Amino acid sequence: MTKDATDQWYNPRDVSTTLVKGFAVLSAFDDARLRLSLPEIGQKTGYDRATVRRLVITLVDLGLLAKTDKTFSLTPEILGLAGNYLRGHGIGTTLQPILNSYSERIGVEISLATMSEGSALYIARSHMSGSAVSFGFTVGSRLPLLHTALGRMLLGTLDPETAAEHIRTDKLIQYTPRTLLAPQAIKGEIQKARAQGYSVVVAEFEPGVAGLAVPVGRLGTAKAVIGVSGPVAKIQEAETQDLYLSTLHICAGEIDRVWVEGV
Amino acid sequence: MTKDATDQWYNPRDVSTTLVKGFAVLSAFDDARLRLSLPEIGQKTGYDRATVRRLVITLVDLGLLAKTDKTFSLTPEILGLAGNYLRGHGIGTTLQPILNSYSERIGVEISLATMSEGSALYIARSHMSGSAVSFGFTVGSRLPLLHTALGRMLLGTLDPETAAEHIRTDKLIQYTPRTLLAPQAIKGEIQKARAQGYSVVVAEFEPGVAGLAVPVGRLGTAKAVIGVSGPVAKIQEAETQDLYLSTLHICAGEIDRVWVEGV
DNA sequence: AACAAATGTGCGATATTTGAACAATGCCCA
DNA sequence: TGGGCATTGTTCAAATATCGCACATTTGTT
Repeated sequence: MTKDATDQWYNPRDVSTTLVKGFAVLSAFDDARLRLSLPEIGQKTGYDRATVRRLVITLVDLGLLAKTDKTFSLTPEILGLAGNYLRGHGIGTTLQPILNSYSERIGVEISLATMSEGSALYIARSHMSGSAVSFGFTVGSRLPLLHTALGRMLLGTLDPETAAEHIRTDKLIQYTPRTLLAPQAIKGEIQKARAQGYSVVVAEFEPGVAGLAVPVGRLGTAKAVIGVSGPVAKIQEAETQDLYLSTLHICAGEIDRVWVEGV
Repeated sequence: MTKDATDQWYNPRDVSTTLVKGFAVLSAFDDARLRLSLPEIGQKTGYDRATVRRLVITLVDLGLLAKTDKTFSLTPEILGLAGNYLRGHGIGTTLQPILNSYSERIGVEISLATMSEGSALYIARSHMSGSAVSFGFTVGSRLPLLHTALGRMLLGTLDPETAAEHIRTDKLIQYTPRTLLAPQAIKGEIQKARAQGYSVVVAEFEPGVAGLAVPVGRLGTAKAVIGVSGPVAKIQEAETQDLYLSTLHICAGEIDRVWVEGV
């Protein structure tokens, strides 16, 4: 029962072009570009200046963009929509306390991610006393699938066909000197993760940082993964790794049991 | 330099109707409605079934909605957009550590909110060890302006005209037996908050819960407020209230200094 | 199993979007 | 400081996507 591209239940011509363009404009405001002018948005999206103007005006009218001077930027309004998701799926009330409690136990932040549009997307992250937000990675951040523990575990829980597809088509970027680039090697790592029920990735995405991840739910049906990351030396230490992994497994089990609503 | 409705720099006919409808469909998925069928969305938005179908198809195509069986629900994809805002404005890296540290000091969670579309919108919330997420209120949640400490402080920092406007037009809901309903009384409370530089609201929104709030930045220019909430008895205790308020003021000052990028 | 009700889809009329042409603004240099 | 040039903003008729009716299909009920 593999999910082909053929379970397209709708006709592509029913996709509203204007709506797609509107979101393209919103997405133009990524990390790097905090404020954009109309021409800049036009360049980034490839739409005509007049089109961009119309779309931006609409987004301002909706309260999603704010105009200051001649540039535009995102407003917190978008958080309202995200909040609808978080509350609706009980992330804050159900998931967060579980992550927090296990996180406290091992003294490391635990993150939950799912697959979204070709990357691993952080959905929730445990809170820990004292620790500043380690890196810029927070809820809503994306990680590559091929070179992170979370990503490889996600690929490992899907049917092999999808994983192979990603290995074949995703662009391979050498993030660090240790980044695996050989497709066969990556495939092997994903199979290993699948077989042993967890994944370990050492310094392939960020130098000096290693990650561990385990699936939430059974292989194949798992729709999310949880994981931790830390200094290479610490993660590679056998005792520490065992502690982390067993904690993650127990945590994953608990999440699986209470988290009925899926992602 | 009050902001009238007349600084409409664009012609309303330049607002793209399709894009507006698309967001209306997305917004139909609020707390109460986790899964919606096409007819339900149609009813909630008031659009024709065929229209809703095309819009929903588009949103599925964009990865923002997922179809299961005959109903649709939000996907975590929306968190990606929210993440763009959070990262772009340095919420996670700049704001969060400050909130966490002061929060730790007084043992109570501190929240930051701004005004958005007629309500107070949570933008960030401190993390605290041990404490479960108190209520369902998390980032992206909305609070009424008139009957919460955060809301009244927000109104107090704006020009009096806008505040008056809200008192006049917003629907007055009796959330609790203690909810103020007389417009004059509410107006007085807001003026008081403005005059003294902080607001105190006792059990007007949730029974047994009181809140404190102070502005971030100078009055009039403040674009955000921070606050705490807790059991009525605790907040009303003079010593505790003093401690909370002075901490909030210092915290607000620090945020104002480092948080250059505005909301 | 047959009926009824509710939901999904093709198609022409209509309103919206498009982009090239025009206007306005800001910028650079003499 | 003023004039010319480049960049950005706006208008409007042509082109296109959208709307909602009417028909097809599915689902639930007696």
